[in-house]
Amino acid sequence: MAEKVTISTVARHAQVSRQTVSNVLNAPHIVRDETRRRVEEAIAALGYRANQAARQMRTGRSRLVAVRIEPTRDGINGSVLDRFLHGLTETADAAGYRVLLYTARDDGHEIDTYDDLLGAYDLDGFVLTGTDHGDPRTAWLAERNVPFVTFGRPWDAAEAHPWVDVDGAAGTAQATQRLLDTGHRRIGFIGWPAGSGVGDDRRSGWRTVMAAAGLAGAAPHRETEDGIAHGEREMRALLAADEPPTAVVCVSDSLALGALQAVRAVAASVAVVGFDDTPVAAVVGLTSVSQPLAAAAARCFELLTGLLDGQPTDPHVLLSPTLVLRHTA
Amino acid sequence: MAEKVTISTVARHAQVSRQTVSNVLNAPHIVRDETRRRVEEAIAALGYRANQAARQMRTGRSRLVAVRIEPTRDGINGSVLDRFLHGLTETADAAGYRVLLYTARDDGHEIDTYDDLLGAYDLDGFVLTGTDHGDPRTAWLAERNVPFVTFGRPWDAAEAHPWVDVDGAAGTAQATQRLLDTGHRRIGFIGWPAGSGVGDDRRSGWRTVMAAAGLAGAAPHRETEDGIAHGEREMRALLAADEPPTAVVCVSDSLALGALQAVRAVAASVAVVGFDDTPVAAVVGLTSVSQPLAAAAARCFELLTGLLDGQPTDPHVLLSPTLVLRHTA
DNA sequence: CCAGAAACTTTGAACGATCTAATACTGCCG
DNA sequence: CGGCAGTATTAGATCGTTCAAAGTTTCTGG
Repeated sequence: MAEKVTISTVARHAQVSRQTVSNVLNAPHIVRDETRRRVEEAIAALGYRANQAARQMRTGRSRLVAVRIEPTRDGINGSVLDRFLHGLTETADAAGYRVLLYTARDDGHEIDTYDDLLGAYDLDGFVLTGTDHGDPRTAWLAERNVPFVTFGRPWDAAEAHPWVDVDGAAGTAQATQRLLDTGHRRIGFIGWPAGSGVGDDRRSGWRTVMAAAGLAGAAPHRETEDGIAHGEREMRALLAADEPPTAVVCVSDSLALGALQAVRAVAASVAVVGFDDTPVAAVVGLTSVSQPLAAAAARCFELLTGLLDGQPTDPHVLLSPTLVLRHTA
Repeated sequence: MAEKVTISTVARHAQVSRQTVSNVLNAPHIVRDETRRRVEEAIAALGYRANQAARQMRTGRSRLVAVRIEPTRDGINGSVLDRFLHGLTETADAAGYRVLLYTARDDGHEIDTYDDLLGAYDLDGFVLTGTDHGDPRTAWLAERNVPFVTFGRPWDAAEAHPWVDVDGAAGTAQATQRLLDTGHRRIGFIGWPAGSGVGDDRRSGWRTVMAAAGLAGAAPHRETEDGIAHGEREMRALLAADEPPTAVVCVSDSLALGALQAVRAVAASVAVVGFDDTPVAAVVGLTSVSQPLAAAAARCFELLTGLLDGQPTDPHVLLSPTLVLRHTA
């Protein structure tokens, strides 16, 4: 194996001192042109790479960002976070940062892991996903002045940290409007139990549009846990009503897929719209609201590096989703 | 913010020297019980965490493992790698290692990235996925004595590095046998073009079982690129034959889903089996061969740590997939 | 009670980078 | 031609840990 190339090797090769090489790397403008060129040639010739561990020990910066990876769930919604992760890794790579993964069973365990990661790897920052009311994680991080960005709004007004989110209400509003435009009048909603920030937000978009159209009376809704079976059950309940809806907006693709199964089982003709545009939706032909996940990841990363460099970036970003039309609506 | 806790802080607190604290952490048996207890209490009281950067600089070990994350593809097959990644992260976490992500456009770029990662972060090792014939990456790593494990066999006999793989042939054999057991005789196969290790392996399982049953003459097969549309087209071709198959085994869920669409379009009754047990298969009710991804990830990690510690672990692991029965077969 | 061995603990150097402070080199003006 | 800015470069200390070697205590047996 080749000899290890350190900053001293480069310095000797270019006939300058260590510090000059360091300057070429970190503050090129203070080095004379001719010297800089010579150093750069030596770096290229020797294939030198700055040792991150040594740099980190001195500067306290690791160029490492941590993201939690969730245990595999039903595989439908899991893909949303995975796509976000792909986007984040790509953006970070381009900026010379790396993404470190970690797992956690629950919020408490996650906080322990923060402690571990910060102590051991001197992480530059965290990207959190899936925030909810009274999230203990953001409080812990904020208290310790650890830079972090959340993908998901803080649902309590008190919290004021940088975040990126997708406007769920705008998404369901768009879906509902589309259904109105195509002639539907009785439009239902299958959502999650009240209390989850994301779920309530998405429901509000549908409700607002229906109310604005003067159709608040023709807007039945159901609440249930996520899952295909639950979606099917709630859809059957809606269909059993005196005046069943002719279209239904769902808070997730899982519920929408269940609803679709119920509709097909009774050979009814009801339009269905899902949320998240998961791969399954694409295959089944389910119309769904699509989140710009790659863009969201990129903005998250920008916000985080902004924090690190002390740049005053606009700390709140709300992105608009788009409606992907397929067969079901 | 609290004062930074170093090994010296702990040493002072426990009234011992730095080195003794270090010994408690790295070689507990050489420290007297009473002293060790005192040191451990100090560590707990102060919330000390060994600084990984400093340790790494001295030992050359970073407790970091790198895995490539692919750009999001069709979202169907992508989930396989994602599930593998989840499993790997969990296993690594449990062993005190962390997973670092990176992206790469192609094999050449990936090799550049190795260089970067090794130079900058002193990575302990790599886990590669999706090996193919004449993979340049394994050669590069082997040449430099970088520890690595592949998830996927080396398809060229010459290569001899540790690997973990799932027995694709056994999976398709199992699927084919099941179809034979349920009375099918004409069983087709839709696969990828010959030349890909994984694809050829999966096809061989089907072919072997058909030949053993004396049905080699009743085994039509087609070759095509992956994708739902391709699957549909090839299935239509099979159905158009004089004696169309009554069942078909597919090399992937994408192709199987396409095949399923073709079958339903002409209202035929043909059993379909996919491969990978993706979330879409579960939703659609597609019978599919399921890879034990979490187990595969765990074995990969074990092999890698075995390499790092110089333990002689059996370097080749072939896991058996299982057939998940649903509606389509 | 002491020598000698064994067990345990301490000290100083090193890993590879950056920071601080000191030194060498310019060019310009009186 | 000397001196003074101002810039470019160098030397030495430092981050937190582990390694190597030296030092100290404890134990055992005569």
